[in-house]
Amino acid sequence: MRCENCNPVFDEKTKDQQRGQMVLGEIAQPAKKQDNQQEIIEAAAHCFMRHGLEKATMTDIADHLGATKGRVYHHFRSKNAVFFAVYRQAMVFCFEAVEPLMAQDLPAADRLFRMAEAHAHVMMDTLPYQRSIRIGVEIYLRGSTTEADRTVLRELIEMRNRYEHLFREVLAEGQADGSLSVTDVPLAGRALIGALNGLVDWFRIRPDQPQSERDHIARTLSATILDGLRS
Amino acid sequence: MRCENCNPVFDEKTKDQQRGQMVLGEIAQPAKKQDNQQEIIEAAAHCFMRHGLEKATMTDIADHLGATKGRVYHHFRSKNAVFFAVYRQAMVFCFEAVEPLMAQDLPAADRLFRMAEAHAHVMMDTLPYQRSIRIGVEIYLRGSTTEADRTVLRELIEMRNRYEHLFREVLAEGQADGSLSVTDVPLAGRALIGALNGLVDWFRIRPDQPQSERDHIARTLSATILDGLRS
DNA sequence: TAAAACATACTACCGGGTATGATGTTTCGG
DNA sequence: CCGAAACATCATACCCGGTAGTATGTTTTA
Repeated sequence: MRCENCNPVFDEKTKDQQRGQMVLGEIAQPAKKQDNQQEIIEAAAHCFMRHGLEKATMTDIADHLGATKGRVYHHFRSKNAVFFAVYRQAMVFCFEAVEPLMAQDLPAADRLFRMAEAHAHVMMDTLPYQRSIRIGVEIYLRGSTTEADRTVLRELIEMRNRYEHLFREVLAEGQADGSLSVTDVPLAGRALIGALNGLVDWFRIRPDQPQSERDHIARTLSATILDGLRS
Repeated sequence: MRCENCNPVFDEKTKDQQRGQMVLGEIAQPAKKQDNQQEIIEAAAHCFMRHGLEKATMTDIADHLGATKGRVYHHFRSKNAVFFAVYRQAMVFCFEAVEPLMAQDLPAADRLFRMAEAHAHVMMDTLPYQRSIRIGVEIYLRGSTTEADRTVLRELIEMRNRYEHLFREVLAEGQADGSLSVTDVPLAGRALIGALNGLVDWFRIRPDQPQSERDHIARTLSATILDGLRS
C-alpha cells in the first residue's frame, strides 16, 4: 500500500520545521522513517552529482542503495519530489552553518569573512547536494508540469533568496559601520556568492585530502574577495 | 542524402581552426554552409538555455528555426555534436574577447581588470551559449557512450583550461611586477572566474536594458574582485 | 543534372510512473 | 499474552509516452 501520509516533510511545506528546527527524538518510529528518507536523499544527491539531474534515473538512485525503484517511490511521489528534497537539504546545510554567525559581536567585515568561510566549507563538505541544486532550478520551473511542483519550487527559490539576503544584510551593515566600502550592495553580494559557489564547479573530493586543505581554500577564497587582488 | 563530408568543424577536432583562427572567405560555399550551421547552433543555445540540455529536444531546436529535425540531423551527427558545437562557440567568444587584451602594455593589475571586464561582457552578450555549457560538462563526459564523444569533450575541456590559464598568467605577472598581491595564484584565478561566471546564473536579459547597465555590472564586478570589499 | 539541403514518416528504446504482490511490524481486543 | 487485522516497507512486473536516431522522399541550388 502506498504510504499516503508518509512524513510529508519533503512534499509540502511544514511550518514547524523551517530550516531544520526539527524537534527530533519525539518517537522512535518517525525518526527511523526520517533516516530512510535521508538515506534516499543522500543517494539521490550522489547520483545527481555524477550523472546530472535528468540522466540520473530512479533506478540509478535505487541501485546506489542496493534497492529498487519501489523503495524510492514509496517515500517520494515523483522524481521531482526527490530533487526538491535534495534542494531543501542543501539549503538547510547552508543556513545551519552561516546564520548563527550573523549574531556575533564583531565589525561587519569580520562577520562577513567568517560567513564566507563557513559557506565555503559547506560547499565542500556537502558537495553532492550543492552540485545537484546548482544545475536545474528555473529550468525545472519551466519544465514542471503540475502547479504543485511549481509552488514547491517557488518556495525553495525564495528560501535561497532569503539565504543570499543574509550576506547582503551584513554588507549593508558594513557600509554603515564603515568596515566595508561597498557602492552596489547587490552586486557585491553576487560577486561574493559567485566566487564561493564556484567551488562547486572545480572542487574535487580526494580521499587523502587533509582537512587543512579545505581550511586553506575557505580562508584564501574569503580573504581574496574581501581584500582584493590589487596590492 | 546524408551530407557525409559536411564541414566537420564541429564534429571532430580540426587543427587549422584552433580558437576561431578560421580562415574565412576562402570560398563562398563553405561560408554559406557555415552560416546554416551557425544558425542551428544559435537556436540550440537558446533552447539549451531555456529548457536545459536534456529537456531541450531536437524538435525544439528545429521548431525554433521554423524547420524540422531533418535539417538539424543533416548538419550534425547527433545531439551531442550540437552541444559540442555550442560549447566550442562559447569558448571562441571568450577567447576572441579576452586574449587580445593580454598584449597590452600595462601593469598586470590593469590588464587583469580589463580582461575581467571583457569576460563579464562576453558572459552577458552571449548568455545562451555560456549558460548552455555551464550545465553539463564532465557530466556529459560520463554519460557519453562513444569514445569519439569523450575525445571531443576532453578537447573542449582542455580548451577551457587554456582559457582560464590566461588569467592565471596575468596573475603571475602581477605577482612579479608587484601590481598584484597574490599568495595562491590558482585559487585567486578560481575566485576571479567564479565571481564573473556567477553572472551566468543571475543575469537576466531585459529588452529595455541599456548598454550602460551591462557596463556598470562588468566594471563594478571587476573592481570588487580586484579591490576587495574591505575599506 | 547531380548533389546538397531540407521535409516526412517511421522505428526502437529508454525511463518515469503504477498496480500489485510479498514480507515484516505494530496495534489492539479478548 | 496472543493472534489477527491493519499497516509500513519494499520488490516485481508492467504500461506508455516521449525522444533520439534513421530511412527515404522531395525540393532547391550550383
